[in-house]
Amino acid sequence: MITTRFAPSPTGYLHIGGLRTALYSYLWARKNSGRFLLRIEDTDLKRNSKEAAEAIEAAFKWVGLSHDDEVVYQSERFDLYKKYIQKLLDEGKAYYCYMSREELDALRAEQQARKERPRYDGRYRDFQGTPPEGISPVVRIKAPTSGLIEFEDGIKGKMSFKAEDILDDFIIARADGTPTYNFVVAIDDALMGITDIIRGDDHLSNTPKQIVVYKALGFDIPKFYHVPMILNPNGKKLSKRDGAMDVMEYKRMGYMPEALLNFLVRLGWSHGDQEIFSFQEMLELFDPHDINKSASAYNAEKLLWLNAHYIKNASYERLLQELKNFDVHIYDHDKKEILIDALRERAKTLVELADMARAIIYPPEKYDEKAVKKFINDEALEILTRYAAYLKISENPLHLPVDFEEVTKAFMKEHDLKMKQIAQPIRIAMVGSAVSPSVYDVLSIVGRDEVIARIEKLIKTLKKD
RNA sequence: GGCCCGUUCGUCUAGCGGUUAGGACUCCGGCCUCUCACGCCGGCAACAGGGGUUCGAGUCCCCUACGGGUCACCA
Repeated sequence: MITTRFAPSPTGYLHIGGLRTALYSYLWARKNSGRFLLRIEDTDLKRNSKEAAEAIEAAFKWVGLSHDDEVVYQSERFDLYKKYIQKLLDEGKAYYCYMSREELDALRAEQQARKERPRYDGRYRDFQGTPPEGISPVVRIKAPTSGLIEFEDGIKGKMSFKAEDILDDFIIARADGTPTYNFVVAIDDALMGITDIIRGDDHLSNTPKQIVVYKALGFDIPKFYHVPMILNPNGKKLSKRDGAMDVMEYKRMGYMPEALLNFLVRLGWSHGDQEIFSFQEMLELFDPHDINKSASAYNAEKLLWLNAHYIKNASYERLLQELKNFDVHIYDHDKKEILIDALRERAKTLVELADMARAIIYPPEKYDEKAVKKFINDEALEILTRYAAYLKISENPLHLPVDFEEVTKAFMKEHDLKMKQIAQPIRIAMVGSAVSPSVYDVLSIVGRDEVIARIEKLIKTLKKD
């Protein structure tokens, strides 16, 4: 069985880079009927880990991801880690190092002056004497000093590191007894039964260290997949300004979760020429082996395009529901389907959708000056006056767009008018600007009485000045 | 600086020794049209550079350049 995990440190929210690796891990586990676990890496700063986990779960919930089992907090597992530290100590695979921080810093400075790689020199590796007074020791693991550390990365291919180039006897327990990252990650991944580790490639150079831990403890080494980073549009590291903000911010900006997921799954991964992936298709087609080796840049336009696509294809019920989050409540509107169909082709975000809906269901508060200047003159006002009167006495029920089309055409014929002459004035009367969906749709949604009221309001307003 | 990873249109990518190097986003035309969109049709635009290997390289190998990651008692 395949088990994957998402293991963020508690920063307070989930950003899109994290969401992408979480998505990949999730898909790979679920595709294989495996398990997907969540672990909070809070060995150091353990202040907000509960809130952080809740924030992550809230984001997961919004996009539709779910993890198995209880959330694992590393801060609650210190006793467990201590046991393993002791075990290594007992077996002579780890040892106390009494070097002070000052000594270490001095050593590092010297090495750097000589342009060498800063590394621990192993001075306490085989220490037998009496330890110096007044120093609480750290625990270091005995890492191989020669030979190769190799593993097959599911994305990057065969990885090979020379032990002497990258390893030293790194610290597994601090002076205060708390364990360090590379140590606990390996232990937890092993104990939680993680078979496939999918994570950012900034962890690539941690992997040899973790392998040292696996080997020292006799654990099976899992498969690794190091996914390339997401870059900003300039090819630099993604910052908050570029989109590395809280995933929930996308919700506030009017993005559909399926658009965000589709965007992220395609960033660094592809399946032939396919652009649109339903959740089901992702599950069927995703394979981490197909992830690109190179980093990819965040492309806001494509996300927007995808979002527009998903809005266009969403059900009425769904859009009605989403609109509620933006304070547009039209469940009881008798023309809600016409309204939604009129707007869905035009909105790139739910925020836009909501704004456009409001522009139609509420009377205009002001009229766009340019539009008025361009399309409304005395003649247009005269036409509108007659049009309103015509609607008033019409025997047509004036319910659907076609009803309005019929009367309007009859009216145009009677007065020998062209569509262009009447459409823009009507539009301005209805929504206050020269841009809106089809006038017939708008008229139908607004409804006969309100249509007449809005025309009269426009005339009254413009006659004044 | 050491080590590691990477490099196909502006961007996301297809390609897995023989292609007019394909698709998508963006942009630019055109059509549709009551405006704006949507949609449809068309267009611009790429194999980082240099050496090999091969009858033949975007595809395989090497070097260079340029990006990125990482070198903590952070994670």
